Amino acid sequence: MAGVKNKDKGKEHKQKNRGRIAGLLRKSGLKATKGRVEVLTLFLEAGRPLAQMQIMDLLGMKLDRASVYRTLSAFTDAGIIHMAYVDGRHRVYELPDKCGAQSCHPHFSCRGCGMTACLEDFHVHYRGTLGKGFVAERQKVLIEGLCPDCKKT
Amino acid sequence: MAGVKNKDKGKEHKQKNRGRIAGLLRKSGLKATKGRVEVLTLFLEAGRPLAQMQIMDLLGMKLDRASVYRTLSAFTDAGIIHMAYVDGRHRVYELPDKCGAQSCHPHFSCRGCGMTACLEDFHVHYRGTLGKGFVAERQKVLIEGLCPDCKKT
DNA sequence: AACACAAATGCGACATAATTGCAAAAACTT
DNA sequence: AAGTTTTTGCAATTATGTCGCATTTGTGTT
Repeated sequence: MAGVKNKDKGKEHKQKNRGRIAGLLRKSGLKATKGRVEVLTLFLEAGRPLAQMQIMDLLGMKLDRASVYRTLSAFTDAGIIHMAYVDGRHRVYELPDKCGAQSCHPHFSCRGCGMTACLEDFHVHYRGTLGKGFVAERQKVLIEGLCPDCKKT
Repeated sequence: MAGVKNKDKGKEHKQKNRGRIAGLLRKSGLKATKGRVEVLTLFLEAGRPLAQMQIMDLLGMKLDRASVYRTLSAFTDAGIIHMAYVDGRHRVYELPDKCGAQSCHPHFSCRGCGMTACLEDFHVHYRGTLGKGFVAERQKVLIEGLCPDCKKT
């Protein structure tokens, strides 16, 4: 399973990205440590929401549990990521690039395998009153169901 | 062992409800044990979402922690309750009486004090496609904002 | 380029939430 | 009322998340 071979091209590319991402971190007032660069790279490459456990799995013990938590916390404080939703017992984070100030795009969560995805073409409209004195600042929508794979079974 | 005194009127009422609720449980294929009746009664009387901890508090040690968890799980499997949302680290459950098969009513969560509420007059419509092969079974909507109290500050 | 300082990491300890195994108790069946 | 099955209570275990502290790592400075 473990691919030991690295193409030089890929290596170069990684190095370049590394610098770019490190810059991103510094711009947000964070030190560009190895772990942080790895985690941010994950988010940028995954293109989907990630939870702490998934990050650990993808990183393969390269980073301590506590550090991942602290990284997520630091990123959240810095606004680099934000909590997309809570999936069972896991807090799921994502880049805020597709979210407006008031509403985050909806998310999909598969009841079968737990896979999650962003629904960018999915629009939610709501009508009604919150009640006297309430102010709505943000909406979070989660669609639960089955992904194609789990549907087949 | 504790609290031996009961007003007769309240007792009668409680007894009646007890039978009704026990019936409800049996109809769902669950044994009507003391603990389950107590918990379901709580849900019916509270009229608001409840988390395990709140149930424990309200029941006052009458039921073991593990039993509460198992009760909530059994109720959820039976469809008597469902998880409304996750509040911090707590899973909050509620009766599904105000929810349709495919959509639960939205919830409101105050950014200031953390208070949560059900929005029954709030209707959510969504339009768009999930993607090939995906099946939507349920939607959960959370509105975040400020409650009247926190707004004043 | 080397240094020094602040900040982040790893690790272990701790805290809390949730689950499981099993013997004892309670609920349903007849 | 006796027998069967499920549920409960308790203890032990797992999982999730935090915290303190010694050590390492970035970063700006010399």
